[in-house]
Amino acid sequence: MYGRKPTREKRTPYVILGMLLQGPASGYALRQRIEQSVGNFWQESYGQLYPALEALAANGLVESTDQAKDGRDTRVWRITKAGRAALASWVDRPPSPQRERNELLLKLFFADLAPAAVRRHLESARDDARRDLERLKLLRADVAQRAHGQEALPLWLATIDYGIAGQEALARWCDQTLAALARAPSSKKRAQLRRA
Amino acid sequence: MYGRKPTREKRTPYVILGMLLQGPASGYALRQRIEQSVGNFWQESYGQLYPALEALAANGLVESTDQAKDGRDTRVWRITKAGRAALASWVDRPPSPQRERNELLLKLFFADLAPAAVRRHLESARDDARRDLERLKLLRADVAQRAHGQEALPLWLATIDYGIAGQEALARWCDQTLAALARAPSSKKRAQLRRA
DNA sequence: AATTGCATGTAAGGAGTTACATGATTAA
DNA sequence: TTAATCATGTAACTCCTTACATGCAATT
Repeated sequence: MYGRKPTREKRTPYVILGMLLQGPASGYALRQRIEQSVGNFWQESYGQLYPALEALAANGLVESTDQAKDGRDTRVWRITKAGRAALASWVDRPPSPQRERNELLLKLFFADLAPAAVRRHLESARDDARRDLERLKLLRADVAQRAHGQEALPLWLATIDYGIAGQEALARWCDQTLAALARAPSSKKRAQLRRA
Repeated sequence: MYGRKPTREKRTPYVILGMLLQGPASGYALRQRIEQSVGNFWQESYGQLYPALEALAANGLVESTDQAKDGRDTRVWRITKAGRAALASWVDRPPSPQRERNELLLKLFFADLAPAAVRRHLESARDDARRDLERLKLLRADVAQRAHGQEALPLWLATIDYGIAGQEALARWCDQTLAALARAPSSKKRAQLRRA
């Protein structure tokens, strides 16, 4: 009789509710909407989405109607008044703290076991960050232009800027760390120095 | 008969192996070691630790001896040759990509529903980041002094610098975003402007 | 004719946390 | 005497992804 208390509030229902603010959608369309708008910092799989929609309906936070669209049967979901209220109250509450877990740092911490490999990991992390940075900068310009004058534009841009700041900091740190590792001789090099 | 393929390699065993490089330890001591050295970017709970130790022993990567220490019975674990090899090969492989999930950004994205609350969330995220930044700077100085000349020092410092860079970027972004939101009138303010 | 896209779902299982149970020792 | 620390562990969950199954429509 242990561990019954829910550890943390589910977030999936609220992403769904938030996406439905843009208008009714099928589960499939909802997933695409998530990917295209908040995809940079949030993802949902069908395995989460479909059961969550049923649960939301059971609580009266969304409603569905079956539509025949192009011959296909599609369940179209829309948010209810109660759903809007639930979403607003969730946004109001402070976000739950999230502790980071970083596998690259873990490998870096044990780098003495495979120094060359870790240097490669750092280089490819830096390259990935730079590529992502370019992508985000293009996205930012595109969004700024296409959504010009729209009310939600500053919010869009702020979330993209978060990504830009993060990737810039990451790329810089990778370069710094590579330089620091080059200055600090590894245990192998130290052994060579002792022999010389 | 679905979903049998393991999605991603477990990391817990490798953190354990890495921590045992510093010398034999009990499960309890191991957890403290993790908290004190890689705690800034990795955590493990007993619920993970104890079963993982048994699994590692079953694979011959660690060994245990029972010790009576201060009258208490303690299982002391140490890494084997095979364990070292397994750890080195894991460090060698590229880290698995990790997609971020960020609840603060999600709430920011829906900020029109509760603009004042989201401003508070941003302010407290910035304050947390600044506090953490100060903590990390003190930690950095402390580590640099205490571990002076030790071989692993550059690695220690690099992981701390990662945290510093991240928290600095976060704090700056929070301030920028707060300023941007202040410039961009919310839907409530826009309604007031229309009435005026 | 084959591939991609639209569409709804489920089964299996890994990863991870919380909350317990238990009990000895040590310091305030 | 009470609280904190040392010490080992398990049960019950939640969260989440992957890999399937199924089938129609539109495109190449």
